[in-house]
Amino acid sequence: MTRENYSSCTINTRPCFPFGKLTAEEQQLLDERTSRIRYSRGELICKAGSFASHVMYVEKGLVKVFLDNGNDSLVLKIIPEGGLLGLSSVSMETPVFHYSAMAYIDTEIKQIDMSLLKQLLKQNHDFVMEVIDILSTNSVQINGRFFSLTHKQSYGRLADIILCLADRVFKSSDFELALSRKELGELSGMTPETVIRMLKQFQEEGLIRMSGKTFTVVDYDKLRRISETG
Amino acid sequence: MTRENYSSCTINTRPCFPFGKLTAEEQQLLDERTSRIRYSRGELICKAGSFASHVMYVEKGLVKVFLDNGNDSLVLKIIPEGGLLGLSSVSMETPVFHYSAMAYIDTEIKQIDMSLLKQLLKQNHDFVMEVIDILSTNSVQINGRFFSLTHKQSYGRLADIILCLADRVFKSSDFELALSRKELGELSGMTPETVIRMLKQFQEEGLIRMSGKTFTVVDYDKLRRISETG
DNA sequence: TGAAAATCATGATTTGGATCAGGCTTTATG
DNA sequence: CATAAAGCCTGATCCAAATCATGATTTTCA
Repeated sequence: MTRENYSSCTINTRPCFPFGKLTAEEQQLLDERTSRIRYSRGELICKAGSFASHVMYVEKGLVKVFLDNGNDSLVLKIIPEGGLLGLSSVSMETPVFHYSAMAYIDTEIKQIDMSLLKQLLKQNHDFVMEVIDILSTNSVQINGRFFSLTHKQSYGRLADIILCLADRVFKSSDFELALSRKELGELSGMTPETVIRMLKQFQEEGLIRMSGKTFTVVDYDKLRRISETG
Repeated sequence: MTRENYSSCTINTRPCFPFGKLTAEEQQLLDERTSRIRYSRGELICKAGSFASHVMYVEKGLVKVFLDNGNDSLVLKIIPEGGLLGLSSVSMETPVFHYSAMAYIDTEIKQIDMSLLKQLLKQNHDFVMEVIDILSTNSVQINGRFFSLTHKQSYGRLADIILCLADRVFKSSDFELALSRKELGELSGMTPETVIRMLKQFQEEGLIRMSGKTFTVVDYDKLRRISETG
């Protein structure tokens, strides 16, 4: 039996552009009713509970999707270029966002009218199945993260995140990390102090190299093993 | 600002019978293609990764939905009578279950053919929206649980579960608990020993009363406060 | 460009719960 | 019905990671 390795990785690899399923006509309609907005690092894109008049498509940038209760915050997922935000509100009569979202770096958003989306769901069945699939894959992803954050210890969770950043976000073993230690801590469910200590140790053990904001993954295999053993 | 109290409660209050949206004709078709199965306490109903030929409707009983990696197990949600199991696989070309499920108590399942379900999604738009809504509410629920299990301490998590059992599962402040301490521990993310100690303390503080398998919630308000303050 | 704020880093201390070990009680089962 | 197995309970010990405290460094922006 192979052992499932649930990861606290936050990024869905599934390409997430359901609009390919639309007819040319529908796509044009969509374009006409779409507007673009730019957010700069740290800006709030949407707030849990607020009215979701639009679904957001991330054209460029990196977005953090999270819950918070005033004291603590839980990052549910991060959305890179090509991801959607707010889709899970489409079935509500009065759609409100189920989570908050913030720009990690400067970000460009395409706002897609929610009522148009609903209409498209009515008339295009392929589009429907695509949306259902996005919602499902999304849950699966978050559930995996759920498992990781509750059952692995910090060592493994941090390894998860580093692998996730290298493999899925920056797609290179070598990248400039825009995130602070605090933000890394939020992602891996620990305090900034612990992040710092563990990163240092990873470096001493030759798993990664850091200098300033530049990160390099040196030993993928060992990192993976740490991710697996928790 | 009101403070959101995410709960590790595992039960969705949303009524979850999407088949009400079907026409009489469609319902009949569904009935013809449906079979019933009984599971007894502890039996595995489905296994993560196995082929999902059917969606399961829980007619009677109580089901645990969980992930496990061979060592640890994470309860995602519990499904009472009237809940669905495996719906999130409906969009997959070759549907497989995304999680495992087990009967907490003797349980009756109605198996609904997956391909028929897909066909119904094609022809009935109200049904589609219902399915999307079930998937979304479900995520919201699990995300709340995610927050609670990662950010509250055991005190609050156990309070959550007790309230959940009273309010949503047994719908009474007084109930026979079929679950073992170990199972309660899985639900609230702690060891059986800790569950026992905390239950004892709850009892000493007059929040609950226990005798054998009978549980009584005595002080709702205090329990809620504990749930809120973590 | 210079002061305030945020971030990074490190050490010392504390702590919530896990783990371990043992005995007692209820429930299965040959 | 006996005995094994599972579940319940309590106490002692341990440990991962949070918290607290304090500087050094970098970033921000008035």
